[in-house]
Amino acid sequence: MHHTLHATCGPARCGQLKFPSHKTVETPTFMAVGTYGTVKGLTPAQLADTGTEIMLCNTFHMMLRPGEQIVADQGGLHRFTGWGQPMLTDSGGFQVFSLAEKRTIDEAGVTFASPIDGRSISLSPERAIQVQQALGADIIMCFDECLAYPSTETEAQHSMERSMRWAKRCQIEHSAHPSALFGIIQGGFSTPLRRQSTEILTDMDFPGYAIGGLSVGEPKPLMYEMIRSITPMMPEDKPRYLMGVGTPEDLLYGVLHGIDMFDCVMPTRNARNGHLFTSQGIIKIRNSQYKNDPTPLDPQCGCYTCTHTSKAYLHHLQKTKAMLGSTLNSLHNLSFYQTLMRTLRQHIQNGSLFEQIPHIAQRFGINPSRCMHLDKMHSARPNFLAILN
RNA sequence: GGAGGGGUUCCCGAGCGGUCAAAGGGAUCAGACUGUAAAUCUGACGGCUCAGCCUUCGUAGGUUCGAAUCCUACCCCCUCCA
Repeated sequence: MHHTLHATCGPARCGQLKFPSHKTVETPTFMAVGTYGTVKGLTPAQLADTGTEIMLCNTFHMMLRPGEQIVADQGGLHRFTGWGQPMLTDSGGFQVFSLAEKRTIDEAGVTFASPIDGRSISLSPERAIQVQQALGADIIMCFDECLAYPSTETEAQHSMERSMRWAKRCQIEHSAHPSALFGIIQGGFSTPLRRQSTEILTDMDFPGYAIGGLSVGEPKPLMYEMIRSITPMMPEDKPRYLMGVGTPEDLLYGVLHGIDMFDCVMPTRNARNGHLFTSQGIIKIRNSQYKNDPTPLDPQCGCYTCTHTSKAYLHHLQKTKAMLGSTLNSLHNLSFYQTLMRTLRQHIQNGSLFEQIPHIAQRFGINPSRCMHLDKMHSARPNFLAILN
């Protein structure tokens, strides 16, 4: 993987992720989450139609089912899933966090109870890398520990330091492999720890850097504060990946602070639950007010769902739990996210991002008061967007 | 015509003398969801002047301090035998 920057607009930047044997990914990019090797409800062709260029799978889940050896035997994730385009695997580090009650953790690694059959599963930095290599994604992630919120400074420090030691072990394990291994910045919600983590990883020289451990239940201003304090320290010539984030507003915020990559279950999971992102704001299509509404979900959206169906039909599909509802909803939400990303890229390229913020906010249903704030910030300091909220 | 079973809050369905405005589903209404244990989860769900009161368990009576639960009659439904 090779990363090239093409344009910047303040801290915001756009560029490309180039892969030896796959399509180039335009950044900033939103990666669709396909934990089990599928973005639920969508065929690879439909996924591509949403404008998605890179897909994420999860080491922990694929290791359990079908097992990395099977994926390897089937020619790796690209062939196995039929996606055939750039892929990233998460290391399983997040499961250390989300399966917290069912695991024990020590310096060697983590032992989980399998959510499938309860049997004991071990994951270590070395094992996480081996599994990811077998899965064969283009970008793989260090095995880290994602800290819960709230935590004490001491807990955050110990956890961060362990993640850094694990990052080194991952790097050593991965040394001879062609895929790109990204380091993950940790440090809870402590700015000094976050900065320290960034320095440690930068010294290790990874091909890309991720910010992990955010959006774990903390107040949004705190998450933004972390992004704001970390991004200026991250190497400019490497891709920056904000893990697990987020809402359209979060994406805008991240891009304005120089983030290149995002992933989040929100567009797909929420789609399945009938929670749709539109230019008019969030639409809960299950609500009775849409029962007899003939209008398209989002008149400003060009996706299949919005050009071929009505709110009344989507409401009906949701109420009857029809499979097609999940598909049409996911198609739309991902298209909506990708349209946002494309719009941001274009404005960065044109150098018009800041002046377009109110427009973008309006077009993508992002809280206008926050957008006004951004606009003011920009007018005051056109080239440095440091404070928000 | 004979024998048996049953009618419960929008629907299905538990309850079988008090702790029952009545379990559990479904439907309905609303909410949540941020590196997916999620096509999931949560709440509300007879009415009201709402820490109390009123009206509900086929209908009408009755027994009892007290009934959806027991008795009588009636009205419906289902199964089997003629």
